[in-house]
Amino acid sequence: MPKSEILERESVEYFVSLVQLFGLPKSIGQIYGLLFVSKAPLAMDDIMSRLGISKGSASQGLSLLKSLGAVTSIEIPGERRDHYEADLNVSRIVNHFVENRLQDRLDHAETRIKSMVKLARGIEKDSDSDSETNLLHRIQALQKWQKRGKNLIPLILRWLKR
Amino acid sequence: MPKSEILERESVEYFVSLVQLFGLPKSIGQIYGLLFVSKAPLAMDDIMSRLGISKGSASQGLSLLKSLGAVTSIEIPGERRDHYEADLNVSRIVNHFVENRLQDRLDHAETRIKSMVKLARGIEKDSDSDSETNLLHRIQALQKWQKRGKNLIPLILRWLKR
DNA sequence: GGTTTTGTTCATTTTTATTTGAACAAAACG
DNA sequence: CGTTTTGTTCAAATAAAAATGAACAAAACC
Repeated sequence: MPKSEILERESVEYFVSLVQLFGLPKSIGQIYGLLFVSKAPLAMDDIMSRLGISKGSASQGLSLLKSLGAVTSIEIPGERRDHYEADLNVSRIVNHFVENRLQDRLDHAETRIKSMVKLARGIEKDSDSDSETNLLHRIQALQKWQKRGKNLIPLILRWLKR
Repeated sequence: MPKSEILERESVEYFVSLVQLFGLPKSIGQIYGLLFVSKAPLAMDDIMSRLGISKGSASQGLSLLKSLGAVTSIEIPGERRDHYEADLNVSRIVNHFVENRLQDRLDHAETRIKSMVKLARGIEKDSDSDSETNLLHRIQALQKWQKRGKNLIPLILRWLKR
């Protein structure tokens, strides 16, 4: 087996396990891994046949990767089909990922905690036992962690940029 | 519906979506969310009936949560059954999580990249075109990012501790 | 304008992950 | 001891996620 094929396989495996860590489908990692070691931009057909995946997977995978800024469409003169190229701007990819997949969840979580604090306050008023006060304290501690986590994200993003 | 029940439901939902973000099963979030707002430690029976989950889920979920340091077994005098309490030591939980779920993957990825660099060097020797050199550069850039990512983790862990 | 190529969408199928519950083991009780 | 309670394990069932491929749309070509 030629070295370039072995490298291709390793790259695919590498990115498959990377994307699985972030909860993305396997096909995303396969496509990116293939493009990452390809010396020229590839058409969808090439991707399908090289990886043995369906048209649907290839199309959806590419569109997600484009939306993350991880893959770019390249116009090739005299070629009809779109060609795709891997983009190695890691901080941009991570940025996109955070904005698309994380931000909403975090905002939602923040709202939810606020409502929990309110509820705990209400419970405290009704029954003024110690344990209920503890409950409020716990939820407020959680709220603090939530804020810390939220602050951590821009910190990481800035760090990735240098 | 009593306020404490609403709070319980919100807490469960909150932690379910949090654990799903980290790729852990829903039941883990349910159990932790329930214990988090419980004023007293709960027995497995209580957890099962409160959440409507099976014995198996409860047992497996609790054992994972204990392994993450997120839940502690409490001995209650005169009580036969084990009782469980949520632990809010976030940095410890994250630590456990990183050590158990991340470290191995990262080490594995590191080895894989090294082998990719070697392969790319081999390819470069055989065919000394520009594109192959680019390939090596790309993989080395990836290696740099991998190292950065690896360095980021202890940084985050330290930041969480204060 | 009609035909062919290319790419997208989405209902169905397949695969993977999680939950269930019954069988089992271990400890507590009398 | 034998019985009952409590907790674990794991094969099977169920639920959730991803991949497939056929039908469709959109653009390129002649």
